[in-house]
Amino acid sequence: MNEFEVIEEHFIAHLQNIQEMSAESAEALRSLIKIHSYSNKTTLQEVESRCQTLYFIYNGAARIFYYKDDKDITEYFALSNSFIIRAESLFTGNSTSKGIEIVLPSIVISISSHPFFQLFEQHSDLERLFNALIRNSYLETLHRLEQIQFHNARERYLGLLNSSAEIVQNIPLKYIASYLGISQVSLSRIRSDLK
Amino acid sequence: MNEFEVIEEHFIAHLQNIQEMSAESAEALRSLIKIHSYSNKTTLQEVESRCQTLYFIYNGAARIFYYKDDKDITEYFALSNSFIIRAESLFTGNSTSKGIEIVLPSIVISISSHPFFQLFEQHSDLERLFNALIRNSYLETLHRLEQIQFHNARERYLGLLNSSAEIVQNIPLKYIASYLGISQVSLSRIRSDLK
DNA sequence: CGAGGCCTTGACCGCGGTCAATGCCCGTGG
DNA sequence: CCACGGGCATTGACCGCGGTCAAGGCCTCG
Repeated sequence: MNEFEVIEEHFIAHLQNIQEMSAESAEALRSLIKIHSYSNKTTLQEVESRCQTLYFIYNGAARIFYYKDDKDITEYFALSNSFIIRAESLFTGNSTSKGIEIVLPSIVISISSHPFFQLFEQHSDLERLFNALIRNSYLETLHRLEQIQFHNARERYLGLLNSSAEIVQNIPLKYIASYLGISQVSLSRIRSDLK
Repeated sequence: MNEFEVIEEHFIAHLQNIQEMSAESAEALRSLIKIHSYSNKTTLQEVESRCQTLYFIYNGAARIFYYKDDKDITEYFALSNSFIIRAESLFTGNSTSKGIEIVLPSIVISISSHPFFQLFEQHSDLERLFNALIRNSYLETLHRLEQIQFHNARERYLGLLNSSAEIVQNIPLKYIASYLGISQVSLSRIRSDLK
């Protein structure tokens, strides 16, 4: 097995854990997969584009971001073994003000959305899989809403540290700050208080 | 047609707008529907229960709420013509700390989740419908996260006024305050500033 | 070695929090 | 029918979290 095949295997196995699928479905999906390796700061998708690709961060990290009043805001981080999808564009077909950028050197699996959705006709387990992914993202977002609504800056930072120390270690502070909804200056102070 | 049948018709028509379904599917769904009328402050679902019912507010309003440090927090409002679902419990089967309460006299359609999910086997358009509902809720939550993360209290209140003046007119201030993530006292001040 | 990006730190201030007093509305019982 | 009590909203006093602005330190890269 070459390196790509190993990655593919891992990916398919990961999906099987979320929602079981038949060998044929896995095979069909496999035929759509593209694997790329990206260096830091690569733009995967420009802002103001349409989302037509699902990405899976095999390892590394990426973020969804946008500009609000010219400030760069991080909306979402995807770490190793997670999907990164601009749902609001994928569902509606509209273009979105959000972009996707690599923040750590990464190996990324891409799946083109149209062919993938086509597969749903023959492979309802793939449709189930997709819906399971969406449900998970939804729950994650609900949880995050709750976090941000009723926890102060310090608590949110500690929460992030707790759940994803990986982000905090390697990713520039400024990206983390806007993700937590606080200024980079405040985050710096919080961090120094903790030592 | 009696009153219940009129309500059913409206409901099915509303769903057809979201995701088309066959006459048979509509009929199957219709057989699961229960319609009730509730007065203000009725508890539809207790906190610490499992979610096994989808509710649709035909007219009126309800909220999802929970207790954080003994404070009553409103997580979500459903107004006329919208669903109210405790997704985190429905998806996982776990019980949830959240409850559902009527906040305006309401006519509510209930659908028991297990029989509904059973229908998916025969009626894939119902499964599609359900997934479309979830996607919509997800997008709404994403949007709300953005709102709350980067708008101050006044902007959030104005946003709500704009999108749902109905909430603001009729529902006690304290419920609205926690929904917006601010104190009832501050919301009162904001409101008086606007006049 | 100089420049630019990123993080830290100090000074300052405003938004929105809590606590408490008061006002207003409404349902209930004398 | 009025008096009282309870729930909700308003208002004032006060304060702390987290924001901005600006200066300074530290790395990295050309």
